Amino acid sequence: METSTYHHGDLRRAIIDAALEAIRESSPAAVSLRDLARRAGVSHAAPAHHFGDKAGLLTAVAAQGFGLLGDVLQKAAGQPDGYLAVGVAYVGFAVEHRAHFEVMFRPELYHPDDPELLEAQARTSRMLYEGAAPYAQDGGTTPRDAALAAWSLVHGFASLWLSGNLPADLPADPQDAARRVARVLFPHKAGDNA
Amino acid sequence: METSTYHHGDLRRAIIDAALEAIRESSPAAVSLRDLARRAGVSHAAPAHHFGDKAGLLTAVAAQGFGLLGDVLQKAAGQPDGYLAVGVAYVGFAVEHRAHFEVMFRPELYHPDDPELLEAQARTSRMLYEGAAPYAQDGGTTPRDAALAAWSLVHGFASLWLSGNLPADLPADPQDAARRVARVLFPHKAGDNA
DNA sequence: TGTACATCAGTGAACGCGCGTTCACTGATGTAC
DNA sequence: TGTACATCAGTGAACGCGCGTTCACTGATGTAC
Repeated sequence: METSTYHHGDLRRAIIDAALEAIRESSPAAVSLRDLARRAGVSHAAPAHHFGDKAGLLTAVAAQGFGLLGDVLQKAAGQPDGYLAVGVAYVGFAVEHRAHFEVMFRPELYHPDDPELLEAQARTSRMLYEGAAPYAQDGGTTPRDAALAAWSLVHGFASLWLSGNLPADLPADPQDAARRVARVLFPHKAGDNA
Repeated sequence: METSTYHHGDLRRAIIDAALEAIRESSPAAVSLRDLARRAGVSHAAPAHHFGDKAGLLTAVAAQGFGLLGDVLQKAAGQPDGYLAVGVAYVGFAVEHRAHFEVMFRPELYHPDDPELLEAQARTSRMLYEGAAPYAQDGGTTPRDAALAAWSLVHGFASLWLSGNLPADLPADPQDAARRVARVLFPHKAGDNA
């Protein structure tokens, strides 16, 4: 498997992957650089070579995460169901990429001024705000209120799902469960009626 | 201030308070029993006397938190604005009792089968489910869908607010901001129109 | 009012552990000539 | 095709630190008589 070269070749990626695995097993706060080195099969001081410190590593994780989330939302926005699909996709991302998700929304864990990170974040925000306008008409709420409501709802649902605080008898697929719940906020425009 | 008695008198409470302070300063995961002992002015082994270990301590924090949240929601439910007030109060609780909130929804940090905790949790859940029914009529959503949507929305809003991920130009008072956003889900029944 | 004793809250020394960081190093790779 | 050299990724020994846990202890409190 591991040809015994001195240089690893792709250590940066290997350490990020090890970090994602470690976060899945416990939590971002519990990750140690020494442990990641062990998982990646390198000496304990190697990770600092690439990331400086833990915050640097988690910055890379967060940036990767926002990039992925942007991709996922963009793909969803192209679907017929539009904005509802974006919300559902948000939940899907959180569940499928739990480790990323758990880092992304804890800025105290990373360097929030990293340029690559900021760009990925901005793209994600744009996706969330763009589709909301049509839902804002009734009762004097602005498009931004609608976007924040949608974001809050899917973010909260994802958080509660991940932490195991939702009832056990929901649909097994979190995206199905999220769709039901998101429809309370955005009642269907087309057909279906239950 | 501290009369130099050998027995502290109220060390249990003092340690919980120290824990809340420490959590506010960093995060639940970063709390150490030795640090709490230092803050409370007792020897490093004293906290274990009362809580066994860190999970035991955080169980007490979570139970206290769910108790407080139950009180807050119950008070809000009695107000004219009903369920909307409950949602807004949820956000108010999260912001005012950030330390509790950050522990309560991370069951991996504590003993989730603690009886006192379970009771306080159940009471809180009841408050969230009770007022939702009237909002569930249109479009084939159940009362439970409505309750989950409301819970998700206010939980997500609170989480995003606490983590500093919301735009900076929202109303300074989180409850005012939350009310605007929650109204997208539950359009007014009475007067007001902007 | 006084003594004896049980209880238990809190002490403090000791341990082993995993951590981050430093630093002189070594080995692989690529480029210049 | 061959040699010299710069670069830099990764090594490994060493350090000091804060942690949780153990354990024999000490001092305060309350109750029995």
